[in-house]
Amino acid sequence: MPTRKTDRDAVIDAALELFRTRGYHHTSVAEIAAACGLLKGSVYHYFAGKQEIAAAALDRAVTDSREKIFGLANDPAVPPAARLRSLADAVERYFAGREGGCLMGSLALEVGDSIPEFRERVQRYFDDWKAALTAVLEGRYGAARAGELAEDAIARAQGAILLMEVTKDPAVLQRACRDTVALLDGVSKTGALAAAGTAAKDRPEPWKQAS
Amino acid sequence: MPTRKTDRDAVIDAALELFRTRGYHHTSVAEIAAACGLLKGSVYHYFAGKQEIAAAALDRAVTDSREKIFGLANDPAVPPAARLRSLADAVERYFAGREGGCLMGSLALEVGDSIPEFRERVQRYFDDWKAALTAVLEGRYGAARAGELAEDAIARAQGAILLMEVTKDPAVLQRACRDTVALLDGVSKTGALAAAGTAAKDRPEPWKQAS
Amino acid sequence: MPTRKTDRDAVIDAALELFRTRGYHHTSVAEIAAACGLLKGSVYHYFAGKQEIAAAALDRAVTDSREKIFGLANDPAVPPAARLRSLADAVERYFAGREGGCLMGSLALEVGDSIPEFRERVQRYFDDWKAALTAVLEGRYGAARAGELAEDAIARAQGAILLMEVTKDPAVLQRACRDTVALLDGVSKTGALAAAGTAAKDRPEPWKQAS
Amino acid sequence: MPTRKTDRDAVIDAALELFRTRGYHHTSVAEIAAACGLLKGSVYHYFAGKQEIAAAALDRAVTDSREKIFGLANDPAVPPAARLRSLADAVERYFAGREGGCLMGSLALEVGDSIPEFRERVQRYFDDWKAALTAVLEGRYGAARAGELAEDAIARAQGAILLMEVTKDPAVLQRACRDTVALLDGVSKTGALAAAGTAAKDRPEPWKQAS
DNA sequence: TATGAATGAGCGTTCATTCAT
DNA sequence: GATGAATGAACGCTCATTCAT
Repeated sequence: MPTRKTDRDAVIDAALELFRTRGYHHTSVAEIAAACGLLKGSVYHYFAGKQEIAAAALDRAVTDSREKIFGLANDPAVPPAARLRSLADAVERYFAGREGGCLMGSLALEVGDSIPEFRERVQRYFDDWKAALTAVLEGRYGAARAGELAEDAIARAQGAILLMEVTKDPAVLQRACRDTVALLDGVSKTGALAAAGTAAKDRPEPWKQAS
Repeated sequence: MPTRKTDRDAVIDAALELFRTRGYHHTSVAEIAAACGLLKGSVYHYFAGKQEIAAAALDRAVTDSREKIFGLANDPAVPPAARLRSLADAVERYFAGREGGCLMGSLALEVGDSIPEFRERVQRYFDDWKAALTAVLEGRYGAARAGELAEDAIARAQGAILLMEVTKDPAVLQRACRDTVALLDGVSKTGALAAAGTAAKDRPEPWKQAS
Repeated sequence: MPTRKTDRDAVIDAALELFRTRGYHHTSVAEIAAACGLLKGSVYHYFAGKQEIAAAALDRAVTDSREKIFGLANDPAVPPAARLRSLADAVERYFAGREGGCLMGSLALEVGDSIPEFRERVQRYFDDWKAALTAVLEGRYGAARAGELAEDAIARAQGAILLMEVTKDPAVLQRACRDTVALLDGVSKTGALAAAGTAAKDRPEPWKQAS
Repeated sequence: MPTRKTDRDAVIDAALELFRTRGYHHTSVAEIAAACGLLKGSVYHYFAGKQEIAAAALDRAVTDSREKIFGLANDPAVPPAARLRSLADAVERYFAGREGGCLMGSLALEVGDSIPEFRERVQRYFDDWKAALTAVLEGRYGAARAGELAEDAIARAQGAILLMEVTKDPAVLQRACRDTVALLDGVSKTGALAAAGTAAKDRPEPWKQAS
């Protein structure tokens, strides 16, 4: 068993955290290096440049979230509602107290389209998230509507994370997660993100529901 | 009868657009100056520094959105549902096709807490938005629940704008606006952001309300 | 009359001298700046980058040599032999005592083809030189042979300048210039760079020609 | 039966080629190492530093040219004219098609005097060349004049190599070599570099001359 | 012997800012 | 009020060199 965490990983870790909390352009290579006990120049032993560091950080984030969050939605042995719950819990737990928002959201906004290598990875991340949500929702809503609901849930969560930057209040994110879970609640249906866009008649009357 | 746009205003306009699309740290004073036909040095006649430019741009955004968007919610002569609709329409119209996201959202994520002058203004913006939505919703949902619904709607819209950076698909934002409008829909009930996660008892029974 | 020599010119002067004596890659922008009393960053007020400085230096060298050296060959009022003499004298005088060789030769060898902007200018310089020599020689040798003789004379002069770097002995350059002048010598005939390589028969019998 | 090329030799080969084509300051130790399949650090097992690599490369070039080129001039069994021809042929063959010029010429110009270890070796190279040419020429021209003619021929060849960098035309070098050979041509006379301004007939038979 | 990690100085460049004109 | 020159710190990056393994 090799020593866990190579130096390269340490650089990625530090970069991930700094990019997430301070943004890409406002984080210098020297800061990343200092954050893992290296000098500026040494970082270039592992990475060809700042962009490559960020690309590796995004890759790491994609992989991690796939393994630790979105993977939870794929176990066919677990009923969809439970899978959805653990997925939502994971999201809430991951972001609720965290300062600095979401790497993917931040870089999506900050760097936008200007660096294709980034965009591609951010897209993969959101695709993963959508796929996970769709997987648990399509049993009840059908693939198309489930996809929409997934997108809506992701938007709401991302927006909540963004608002937390300003309000420092995790309640918005918590409600977002709760409402998402409610999409597969008991008899339920309806719920938060569910309803709109669904013909009234195929919606169970919501007022009968408990939360 | 406003006096013709001064140079100062031109700087703010240019800065607003550049900060929005390229981020604060990735926009140089020289670029701002060039964008309004000035030289770098001249900008410093109007502003003490880059931060002051950004603060003014944020002020402008707060004022503008207050006048052109959130103000729509305040006319007591118009029924709440109509006011909500025009508010949601304004949001959708403003952001739907636009590249580069939302200044406030971008700066909130990019600069985060590091510059209090920014944070304060971003907060004011979101407070305005929340107040506008709450104003039209509280008739049906009560102040407390209306406030939550307002936050949820804002989160979802902001998240949709963020996702649009990646997906280039305005549908998520459109659904978000539609669902928000649905909060005061006729017989309505439920409604996108409304239902899930709210204890039945502390929610004004929505189905009894008229718009 | 404006103050001779703007700062931009001072940068070019300093760069010309440094590039000539120390080479392009071994000369730093900071050194150029220091040589004219500026800081590194200030140089970028005048030039977009190091390459542009060098391009301007090469332009200057092309212009200067055109005006001060090769121009001497173009006065139709002066007999060719005298024009050739003053041209050769100018070359000898310019390079004889000088340390550091010839900017054009140095950059041609050091940067070679890798920077087209440089190559183009170096080529123009040698073309000018060749044109000047050809102009005075073609009366006696015909255009084609005059062009060859011009190239040969240039090669020999450049090589002599190069050797001077090592030997510190101006004699080789002096002989090169003398032999070039001899190409149009009185009764003259052939000589130095002229003769060899041309079959006697296809050579206009030089001793019969008038200048 | 030389021992198979050692790694040290491989480094020298790679360095020679890189210094010649890209210049000393523009060639990094890492590039040299990569060019012979080593890692940067490993090079320092064979050489104390970059300067030592270059010194070894220059030594190699001196030795090689002595053996393969200038040596041709020393065989007393061969008549001078033939020796001169093979010498000139070797020079032409070696440089005619070659991109990147002559190591010695390049370093002479680029590094100039700043590194005495280099200068010394470059000087040795040119001395060898001069000695070789002088050896074959002194029979006809006498030692002193032969030395001058040798220098002139070297200058012209070096200049031609330099010009080839710009013109890509080997003709100038070819003429230079041809003219050099002509210095010992049959009835001789003329002779490119030989005569300088002196028509065959009005030249005292050179082989009678003293300096 | 060979490696790869690390260093630290320096490079070309950018940029917010100042200031004399 | 507007300019353009100048600054100086910082940035991303390169590189010759060292050294433990």
